[in-house]
Parts: sequence; structure tokens; C-alpha cells
Amino acid sequence: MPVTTRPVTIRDVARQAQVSVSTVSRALTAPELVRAETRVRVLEIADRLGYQPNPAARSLITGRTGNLGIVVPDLGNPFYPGVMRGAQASARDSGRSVFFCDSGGSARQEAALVRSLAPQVDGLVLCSPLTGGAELAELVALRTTVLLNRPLPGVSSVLMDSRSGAEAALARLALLGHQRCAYLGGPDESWTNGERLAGLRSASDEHGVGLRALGPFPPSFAGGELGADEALGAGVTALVAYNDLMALGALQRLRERGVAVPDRMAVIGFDDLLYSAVCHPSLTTVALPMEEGGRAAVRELLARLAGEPPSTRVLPTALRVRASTG
Amino acid sequence: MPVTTRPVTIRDVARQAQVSVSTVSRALTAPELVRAETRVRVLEIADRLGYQPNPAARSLITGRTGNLGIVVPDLGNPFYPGVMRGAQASARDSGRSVFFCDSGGSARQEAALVRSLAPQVDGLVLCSPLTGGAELAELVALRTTVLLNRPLPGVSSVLMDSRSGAEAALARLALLGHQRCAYLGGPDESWTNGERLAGLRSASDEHGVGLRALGPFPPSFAGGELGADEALGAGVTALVAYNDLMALGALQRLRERGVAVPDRMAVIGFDDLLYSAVCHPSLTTVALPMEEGGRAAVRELLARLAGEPPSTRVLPTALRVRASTG
DNA sequence: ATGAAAGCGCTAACAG
DNA sequence: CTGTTAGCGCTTTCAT
Repeated sequence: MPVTTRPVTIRDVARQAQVSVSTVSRALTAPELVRAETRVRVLEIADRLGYQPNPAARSLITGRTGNLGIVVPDLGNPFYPGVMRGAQASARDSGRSVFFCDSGGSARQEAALVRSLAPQVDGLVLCSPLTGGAELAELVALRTTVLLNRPLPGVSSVLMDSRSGAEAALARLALLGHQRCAYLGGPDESWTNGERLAGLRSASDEHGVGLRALGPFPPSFAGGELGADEALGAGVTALVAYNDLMALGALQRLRERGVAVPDRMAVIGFDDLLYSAVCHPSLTTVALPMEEGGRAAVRELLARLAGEPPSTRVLPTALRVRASTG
Repeated sequence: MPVTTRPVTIRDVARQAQVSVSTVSRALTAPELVRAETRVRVLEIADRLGYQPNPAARSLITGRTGNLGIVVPDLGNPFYPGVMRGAQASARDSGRSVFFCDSGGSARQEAALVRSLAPQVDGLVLCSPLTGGAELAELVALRTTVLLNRPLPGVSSVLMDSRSGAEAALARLALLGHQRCAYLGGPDESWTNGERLAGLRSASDEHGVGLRALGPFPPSFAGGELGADEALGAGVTALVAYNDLMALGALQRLRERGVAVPDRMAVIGFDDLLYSAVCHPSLTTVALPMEEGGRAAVRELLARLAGEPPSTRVLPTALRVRASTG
């Protein structure tokens, strides 16, 4: 049974080093203010004692925590781990820790999470927030915030250009001779969903392709299965899903139903998950820069924390043509 | 430009409510100690002012944060998001936030992460830690900790019984007539890896199947691609990968090389990711209870925080036979 | 270059 | 039931 020993405080170090607590504090946070000799002794003793500054105490006085927070709607969607990896890469370079949180795809939980997270971090990245309008404005006011895939006036954001991706996808379908296409919609609250639908709409007008907007469906594998059934009922020959997870679900359902892909139904997704290249048939998809999105968002957040004004950055997307469109 | 307003403190609330700060504090943290009338007034004013207790100040005095931390080695492996979802589900019920962190698959970073995270949470779950020996002992001493897939005397752990899973996998291969099998090993530091190898060894002895242990390989898709090449050189007819991600990578590489699965090479993984059922050919795998693992780990952590003694829990696994073994 | 002292915002005895 | 008081561990003026 390990005895619960009292943690080492700055005072313990000061006593051992025969200096005041202020000197210890300075040796740790502003070394240039301490005589080299003293500093070395203090640091050495701190190290020997295993001294770890109490972050709560430090944060109480400085108002900073050294942490960043990232909120994503769904850890189960590999898109977000991709973003998180990028984010972590940027953050690590700056010596900050990142706290990831999952809002579970609910706007209510998202808001609650942000409120509880905000005071524990210096800055936040909200990925594809479900919260909108006045409440979103309220949330971003809590802390320096960068939005991913959601624009908001006066707030930093990193956007992925899914609209042109959607246009490219539909153009591809038109080129292949498809006349009727369904869109398996994601969450109505999602900016991305609106962009994708808008891109499909404008391109379908341009190419004279009929577009049926279905949904909204849960943006998950299961949602794609559901959506495939509806698309089947809608008499279309092509289906564009809100994301790859849905597209994979749709592929699965179509296989179960004996519907040949791409012969009887072409399928396109968004994201370009690892699995989209591996599944069968491999998935044509609009590739989104996941890691770069995470990196850019944190980079922007660090810039904001360093005093830069808010900015918006749009990242390009690209259609990856694979087997599911023939 | 939003003006940076000074945050509302407990004093602001106290002044407005014409009570002392203690009464406000109590109204929020121990409502039964305050007269109903007073409490209502205080809470109402706190709400109107948008008062949010400063967590640093609170934590400084109570020594608690209300947060849990979970460290995983690789967000890119869908196994961990699965665990995280389970963990979050358990935590949410108890009203605690969970901070997820990614150690990036490096023991050094893992240790650093734990050290920085420990003082900011009440308890930790370390998933498949790469750190071992004395250093792991040191880490778990920092905070109440539950280990996932790593046993340690005197420390709570939740283990998944991959050893019997491995035995079942090899038995299956023996049944199908395979004589020579390769194991694509994961990280040497991983307890799970040892268990799987041990299970394969004992079953291969029992069934008279030759076993070649290859690796270690990175426990990733790319690692599986590498491993498949080595397995091909080893003249085996079956391959068991450390995890599904590797198995998927192996499938991909075998397809590129024109090696038919399962006819010329059978493939088995561990985890049962969503994609393992969807890929082609679908993957035979030892299913691990990801969400349940996360749930159980947090449940155990909460029990520890509530004063229960450490305990070890072993969760069962199950072989899912699919197309990759014929 | 260093020390003394004040106080960050909050909770927890201890009185009343 | 409520107010007063005393810090939690640390950083930061302000002196020296």
C-alpha cells in the first residue's frame, strides 16, 4: 500500500535550497532573473525532490493553463482522430498539452462540454460544431476559439472547401451518364452538410442531373445503411453520402440487398478515410485534408493567443476516383 | 470586437445577493446547508450574472478537479476511439469530464503526458501503456490509476483475454489444415502482444502447427503491409496479425502482390474494428470488447476514487470467423 | 539578485 | 442557517 505522501511544494524546495520561494519561482519561470549559481542549485534540488508546480495554483494567479482543448462531435468517425492527430502535432511543437473531448453528436452536450472545458484551457478548437446562432456566439466568447468547418464573422476558422468537392463529385457522375442522383444528408446543423448540398445543387443544375436530397441521417455507418435503403426507393442510379462513414454503410447495405456497385448504383463519399481505399469496392470520395485541418486550426489558435487578429483559412479538397463509381 | 470583461467571481454574486461568499459557495456545493429561500435567490443571481466558479481556485483548495484523464497510444487506431467512447459513457453518468490524450505511440511521450496530465485530473486510465517497469510504477503513483490491457500488482486493471483469443485463432487455422503460420508482432513493450504470442505458441504446440514470430512491426496499417511481405518470404500459409489495422494492411499488400486470401494465405487479426467486417475479403478476427473495456475502466476508476481497493477484471474475447480464413 | 508581502478565487473550519 | 477567518500553492509587485 503506497503511503499517500504530501506533494512537494515550492516551499519545500525553497527551504532545502536556502532561498525564498520567490527565487525558486523565478528559477523555474524566469531563469534569467536568477544568478546562474543559485539557479542551478535550486533546479537541482527541485529535481531531486521531484517538485512539480501545482498547475491549479499557477493557473489561479496567471490566468493561463498551458492547455488547449479540442471538441469533436464523434470519436467514432475516423475523420476526427485524423484532425486530432494534426492538432496534436502542432500543439506539441509549442509545448502545450491538448485535451480532446467528444460531444457525442449532441448540440446540448457540446455546449455543456465547452462551458466546462473553457475555463481549463487557454484556447479551444471546435470541430464541426452542432451548436449554432446565438449560443455558438456565446460559446466562442468564453475563450479564444478557432472553428473548424464552420464560419462565423469575427472568429477564426479553418474551412475545408467541400462545396467544390461536391461539384466535382456531381460532375463526375454526370460524365458517367447518371441522370438521377440522391444525396444522403448529414446533420442539418452542420455547415459542411449545407456546403455539400449547395455544391451538388449548383452542379446538378449545370449538368442537368436530377438531385434528390434525402435525410437527414445520422452521419454514421448505420446512417448510411438507412440512407441506402431510401436511395433505393428513390429510383436513382447514384448516391452521394454526407461522409465516408455513411458511404461505407451504404456500400454494405447495397451488398446485402444484392445491388451491384457501381453498375446499378454508384457511390461517392466525403473524407477519404483510410478504409475508403481498402473496402470493396473501393470508394470514390472527396478527400478532405484531415491532419492539415487539425494542424492549421491549432496553428491559428496559437497565433490568436499570441495576439494575432482572427483569420479564416480555406483548405482545398480533391475528388479521388475509385471503383465505386466505375 | 468583444470587450474583455472581468469574469464574474463569487464575490460579485455575494454582493448582489447581500450574503457572504461562504453562503454563495454553500448554495452551490452543499445546497442543503442553506435556507431554501436564500439558496434560490443566490442561485438565481449567480445564473443571471453568468457566474462560473473558477476551477483552478476550487481545485487549489479541494485538491480535486472533477476531471478524468485517459491516455491512449494511437488515436489513428479505431480501437482506441472505441474504448474512449465507452469511457466517456461511464464518465458522463458520473458528471465528470474526460480528457483524452494521445501519446503518439512513444513511451517517452507517454510518460511526459502522464506527468503533465496527472495533476489536472482526479484519476487516470492508461490504455495499453508502453512504459514499463519502474517508470510505470512511478507514473501510477502520481494519481489513482486504472490500467487497460496491462497488469500490475496492486494497481487496478481491466484486461482483455487475448490469450485465449489467440489460442482459438490458431486452433481454427489448425482445423483448416494450416501447417505453418506467421505472427506479425506488435510492440515488444505491449503486454497484449506478449499474451497473443503466448496464446499462439501454446496452441501451435498443442496442434503441431509451425509458428514463425515476425516483427516487431508498427501496429498500424503500414506495419501490416511490411509484415505481409515478411510473411510471404517466410513460406507460411497463414498469418495472424497483432491487430486488425495490421491485418487490413496485410490484406492490402497481399492483394497488390496477387496473393489470394484465403486460398494462398489466411489472415486473422485482433480487435474486430467496424472495417474488418466491411473490407474485402472480410477479416476473421478476435473481437475485443472495446467499449466495454472503456466503460469498465472508468467504472473501476470511479470505484477507486470512492475508496474501493484496487481490483483486476478480465473481459472475454471471441473469435469472429469471416472470409479471410475461408 | 533576492526577499517580504500581497493576493488570485475559492472552500472549510469555526463561531455565532 | 449564516458570517468571519484562514489559507490552498503559486506568481508578482515592491523593496532592498
